[in-house]
Amino acid sequence: MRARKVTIKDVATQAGVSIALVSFVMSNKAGGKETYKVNKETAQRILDVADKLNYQPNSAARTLRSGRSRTIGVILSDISNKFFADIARCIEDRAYKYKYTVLFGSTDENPRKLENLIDVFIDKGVDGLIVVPCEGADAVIRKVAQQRIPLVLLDREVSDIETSSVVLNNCKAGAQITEALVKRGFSRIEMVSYAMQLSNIREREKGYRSCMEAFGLDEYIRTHHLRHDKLHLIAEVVNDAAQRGVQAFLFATNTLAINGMMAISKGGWRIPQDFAVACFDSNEAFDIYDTTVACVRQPIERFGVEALDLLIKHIEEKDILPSCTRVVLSPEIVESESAASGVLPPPSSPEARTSESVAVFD
Amino acid sequence: MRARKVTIKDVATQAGVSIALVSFVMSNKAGGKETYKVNKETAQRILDVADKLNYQPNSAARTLRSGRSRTIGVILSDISNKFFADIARCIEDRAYKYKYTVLFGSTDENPRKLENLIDVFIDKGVDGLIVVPCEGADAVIRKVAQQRIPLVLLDREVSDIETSSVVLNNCKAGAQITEALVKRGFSRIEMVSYAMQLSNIREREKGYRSCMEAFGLDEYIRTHHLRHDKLHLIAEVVNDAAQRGVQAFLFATNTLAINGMMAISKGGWRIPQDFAVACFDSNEAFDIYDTTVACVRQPIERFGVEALDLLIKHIEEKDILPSCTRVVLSPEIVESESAASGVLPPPSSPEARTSESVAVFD
DNA sequence: AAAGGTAATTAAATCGTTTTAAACAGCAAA
DNA sequence: TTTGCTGTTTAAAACGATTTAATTACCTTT
Repeated sequence: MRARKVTIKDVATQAGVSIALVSFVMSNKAGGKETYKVNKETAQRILDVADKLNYQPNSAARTLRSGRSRTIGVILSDISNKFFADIARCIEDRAYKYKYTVLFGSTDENPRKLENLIDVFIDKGVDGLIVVPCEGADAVIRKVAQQRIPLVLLDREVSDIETSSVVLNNCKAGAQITEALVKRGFSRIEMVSYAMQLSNIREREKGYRSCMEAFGLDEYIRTHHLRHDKLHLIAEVVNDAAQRGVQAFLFATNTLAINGMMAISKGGWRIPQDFAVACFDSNEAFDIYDTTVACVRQPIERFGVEALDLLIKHIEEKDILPSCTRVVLSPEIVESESAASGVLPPPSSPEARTSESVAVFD
Repeated sequence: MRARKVTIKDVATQAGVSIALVSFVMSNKAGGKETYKVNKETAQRILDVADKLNYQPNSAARTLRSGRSRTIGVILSDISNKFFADIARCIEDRAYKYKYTVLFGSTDENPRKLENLIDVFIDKGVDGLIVVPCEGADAVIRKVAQQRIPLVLLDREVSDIETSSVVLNNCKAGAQITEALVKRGFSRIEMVSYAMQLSNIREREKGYRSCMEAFGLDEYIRTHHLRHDKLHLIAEVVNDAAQRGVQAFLFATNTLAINGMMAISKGGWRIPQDFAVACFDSNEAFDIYDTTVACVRQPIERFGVEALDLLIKHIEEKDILPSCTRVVLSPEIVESESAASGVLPPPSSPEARTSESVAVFD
């Protein structure tokens, strides 16, 4: 027998005041600032009663009247991809601190799915959106921006649109990771990337190229462009490169790296003996064996934190200025070489969370 | 300049009917069944107008009045863990088909966080919950069950509570994976597990033990219990076992396996030359090298599908029977041995999604 | 005593739906 | 002509909060 939900009216009656007063007190409690003037004692009495009855304001009613839902939508490529899942987790945690709830959606890099998700989320009344735009999503993003719905782009940017965004300095990252390979003595370095018009990918390639040029290695510059739905063709790329005497591979994404390394392994070559490998983001896999892989470490936590903070700012300042902020995060170059030390690193991913990182029982 | 949202009233006026009629038509369209009798022509006219004005019912209002939000809450250990992320993704996709939206939350195996999330979600008005219960969550789960809130437990069960649940046949899985090792000729097989009262873990151990007994290997039965916040101690377990001449390790979870394999690697041993390894769920890492690892493959997609379908059923039948269903999924034993074939497997995880699996650009 | 001011409180409108009960029109049966 | 029925349609009451404008009570000041 389910107990009827206690409403603001119950609290008002119990405390012997009007519902308006209860509303004032409750929202003041949340906001913190004393906007309404309520007698200290009365306020306390109301709080006590609310507490005793375990009163929880009905959020549908609150949303309906106030037009705010304290819910945001986060749309990314695929929540089951480690990189995005980690970001999602950071956003979730941080949103919770601000008492916001998060809706997640995955686009699979499909602009139609993206549009659909945006519609559904706006429909659900989200106060704002954090979006990882995919190729071909420019028009959709533009539409959202025009509707003045608070929006923050993540990981990638869309040209000619005034929006806030949080991205890595991908060009710098590309240059630095290439430099790391050069400094290790390699010159025949080739990049494996996607044939896609995504800002982050394009920038990474640009960085690679500029670094190679800076070291006078122009003749070795070569970028392989795979179609993302033809990922298995990576084996050909690897074999071909091997025949040309390539020394090192720079993979544009972690997924490419994993698949590339599988191809290398299947071809009978070894890392790092036969090829050096560099890529973006680390991976558990690199730590299992004595695999020296140079990685660009993206500050995952800051991605989440900055994006969320920016979005909240936009939501709260909605009526006033439509100013846009662009946050560019700095990459860090790391070499994963597990067997080097006798001590195990902390259990979880290197992008450790705010608190202690603890294993979950999968 | 944001266009004012079009309401049911606008549609009614435009179509020259009452708002009630519009409401009838709109909800009929969704439900499919003709519950209300509305003149065919009138209905069509209303639909046309609604379409022309691009009318979207306000979900807060709808929720407030009807008490249903078409939103469900999914609470798992950690959305950034591959296993749970994959399940989350399946649930998301399937929920979308039923026009439900999903709220996700992570407990980090902390019962207090779990309770908190449940409160927040119920507060947000979810129609039901899918929960991966953690240790010490029995009381909280019981509370939810008593409140008659539609609930489905996932991956693990809680004793003495009448709830629907979807779990793997962990005992059978434990036995079969052990058998796979035995059949490969190993007898000195030890299990590495957690010191936790979680049904899935306990069952896996039970399976291991029963299989060892069945093959008359009682004398070698040994299960190591790690505290989950002391995961680094796994190195000692491995070293100790090595000295005793252990031939194979059975890790109770994927995370344990990854950490265990790192420890093995750091100790200077090789897999499978020095130790055979078996565990639950595959991992990209296993495919990069010629690492023969026996895995229990959990039918991730079915976890998601079954749980969601069950929950929806409960939500829709809420008023009637409080019947509970227990879905027990069968495990499958697979050996990942990448170098065996010259062809690359599909890019994504082996638990391929419904549609084609496509890479995302991380 | 009247006027003005401030602090505290409240009545009532509103948000956009769903849902109940009533009303209406048209027609067949009595 | 009245009654009853069927098929359509509608008025109006929720749902549970927020928010505006008004009211009350109690001091000060003139």
